[in-house]
Amino acid sequence: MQDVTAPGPHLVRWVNARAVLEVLRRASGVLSVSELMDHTRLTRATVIAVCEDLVQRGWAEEPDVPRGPGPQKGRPARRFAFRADAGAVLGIDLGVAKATVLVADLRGETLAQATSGMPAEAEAQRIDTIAATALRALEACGRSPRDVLAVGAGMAAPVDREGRVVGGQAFWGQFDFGLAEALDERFGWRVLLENDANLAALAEQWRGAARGVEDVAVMLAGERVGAGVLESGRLLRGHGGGFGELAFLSMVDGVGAPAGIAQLAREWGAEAATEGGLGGMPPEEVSAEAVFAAATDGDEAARAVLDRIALVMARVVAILSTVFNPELVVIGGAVADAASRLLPRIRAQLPALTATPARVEVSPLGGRAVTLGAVRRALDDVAARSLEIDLP
Amino acid sequence: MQDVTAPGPHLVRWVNARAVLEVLRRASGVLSVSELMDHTRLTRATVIAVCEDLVQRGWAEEPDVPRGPGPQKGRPARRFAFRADAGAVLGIDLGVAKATVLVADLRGETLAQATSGMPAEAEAQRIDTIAATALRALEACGRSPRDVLAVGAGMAAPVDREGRVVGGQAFWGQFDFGLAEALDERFGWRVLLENDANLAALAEQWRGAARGVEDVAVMLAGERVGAGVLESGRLLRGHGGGFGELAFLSMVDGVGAPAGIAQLAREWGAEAATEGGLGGMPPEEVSAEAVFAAATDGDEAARAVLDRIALVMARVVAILSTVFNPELVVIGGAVADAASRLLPRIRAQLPALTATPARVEVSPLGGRAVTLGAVRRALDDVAARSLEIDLP
DNA sequence: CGACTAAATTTAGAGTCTAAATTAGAGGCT
DNA sequence: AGCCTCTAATTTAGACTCTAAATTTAGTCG
Repeated sequence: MQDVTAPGPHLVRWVNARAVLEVLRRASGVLSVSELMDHTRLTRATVIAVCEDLVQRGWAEEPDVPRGPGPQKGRPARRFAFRADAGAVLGIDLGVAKATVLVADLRGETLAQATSGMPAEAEAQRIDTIAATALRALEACGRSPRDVLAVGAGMAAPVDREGRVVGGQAFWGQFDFGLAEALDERFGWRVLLENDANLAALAEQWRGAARGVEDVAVMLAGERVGAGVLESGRLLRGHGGGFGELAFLSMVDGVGAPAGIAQLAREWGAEAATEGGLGGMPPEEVSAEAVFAAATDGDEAARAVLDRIALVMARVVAILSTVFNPELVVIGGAVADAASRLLPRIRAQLPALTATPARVEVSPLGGRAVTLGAVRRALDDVAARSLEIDLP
Repeated sequence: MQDVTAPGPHLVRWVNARAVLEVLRRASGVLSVSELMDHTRLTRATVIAVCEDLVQRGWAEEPDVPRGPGPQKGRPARRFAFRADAGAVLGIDLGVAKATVLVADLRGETLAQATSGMPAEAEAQRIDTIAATALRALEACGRSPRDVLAVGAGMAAPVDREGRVVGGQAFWGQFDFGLAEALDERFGWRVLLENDANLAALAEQWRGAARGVEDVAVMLAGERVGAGVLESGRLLRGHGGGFGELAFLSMVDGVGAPAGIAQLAREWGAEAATEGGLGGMPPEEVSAEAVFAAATDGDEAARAVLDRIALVMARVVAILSTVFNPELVVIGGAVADAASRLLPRIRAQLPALTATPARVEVSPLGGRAVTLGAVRRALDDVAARSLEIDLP
């Protein structure tokens, strides 16, 4: 039998402060006390008390009357605003060959960005590179490392709910190079490690194709295929962070290995080239972009390759539709624009492949999905801890 | 921007009452006020006030001093207990050919059970049969229909979060025969419709193989194969209630249609019989039980059938392991004892089929999983609404 | 019968909220 | 200038809730 937490007399204040802060956070600008009252169902007295609390703690500010234009009636309203600049968060995309760091304010607006190539060698050096990149980005927007309230970081490996890279297999071990501990030690940063497809899902829900959708599967389909799944708006991770892995596709059907769009385009494009298609391009030089370009120019062989890819993707989308029964499947990753050309064909195939076809969209976020999702993850963490955080 | 709810001054009391009630509910018997204080971190004064509230409302009782044996020091403690008999819940398994109704008290102890064959014809008649069965079960334990605080009901169809059977396809339409509305109208019962595999998952988590496990996939593998998935202890439903559907297996690999263990045993058993196996049994007479019995007797052909079935099940378990990454996969359904004979073979196959093999167990609940899960579902609903319910 | 003990009850005090009454600031009108 | 109107801020009174400390109570034990 487990204990149930119990509240002190401050619980009510805590709840109300949270509610007010949440309303302020979501509002784009200043809100008058009366507006706050409408949104929270609290009394004026309470709202004012809470707001003054929040100002005290640094979460809100009361801008000095830059009042709206035109004539106004009545006593001027006190107005409060969320201090989006009270701190900052970092979103990091830990790619295989490079790392990208995004700095955002507490409303999620991007302040700066920095990218570095990643040496594949020593771990210590990788960490140094990432730290340096983060510092560069912070400097670019005039923020101090002490402003950072949370850091989201995404990598192409399963990560469990505690942020551990769970390499049962030794293969994943290389991904766990102690980044979280290192950044905590150096800067005192709270680092939230996450699978990249999961972050992409958060990003789509936040600012992408899945706004307002509660049940969605996001498929990163660039080089490898991986999926992030939201159910009832919640991210699913599974016991070891492997929720949404599609590796089983490799032992299934004609799908082959869980290869992404880019990889398939290269592979099958090269095949087509050896057989004389693609304008006789040398097979070794075939790139994904080249195949798509050729298809646009009307090359028959290239179009055939696209058809094959579309069928594969349709099958993957069908499986996602069936197993997770989402309202929407988003195709994302670095190849989003290519994917949008496959979209009509995928949609056409889908009803034949599943009894519960989801809506299918292509991500409007392109390659930014993972960093944005990392920012979102960090912001969620900050929001959840707001009233426990001592602002710098 | 959405409103955030705000509390009145009663919030604290509400939270505390909830906490105390929860502790009482989980305790097996009486608890002294001091014990309650330990578990809730509340003051004695508060605990007593809350308990008297709860007694007033009918949720708790203060039994008159059937004090423990042996010598005791100090003033006798006031002791309170959850009133498990303050109401009742119903758990219904709506099978294709029969309906089973379970009556349970508010702690989930079974009070009575009744089963009826189901006429496949008119819907009105089906509802009558179910209602009659429920009344029979209630009568058997001396409960009135007015005692019923919630009804859980499971059927082999996708059901969304609002309890609607979502037949995009006409096929599912037949499952939605207005049971919830009818029972509400006749008895004022709150009916919670749910997919049967989902209920099985709840049952396993409650009293089955998945106690204490947060991430689990439960596979009903009797006639058809369906799965219920819990992630972080929460049931996953998806947009239309179809989460965990495995229909895609039909277009995959050598798995064939999503047939269950019993169906495969009959089918392949009959094949084996035509080829002279199974001691020359007439193919039409081959039943699943016969195949299993023959295998136990050492029949080679029957054993071969079992091997084939084990391989199929191993593949399904592997896919569940990969996609949902649970800590545990439970094989349930009416064929649980048969499944336990397949278990070693399934476990042996698994590591070769997935990178994230889950633990595999066979359900100890047998055919009772769905009704038990339905009871659990109803109890959860009651627990969530406790303080809003007016007890009869 | 009194001492001991654990628990119940009482009392005092501090937060929090709402609701109603009062006061404050700005503009408009005569 | 003086008064009116309007909206919002502030003040005041009252009601809950909780905790903590002091006091009383109901048993057991010697």
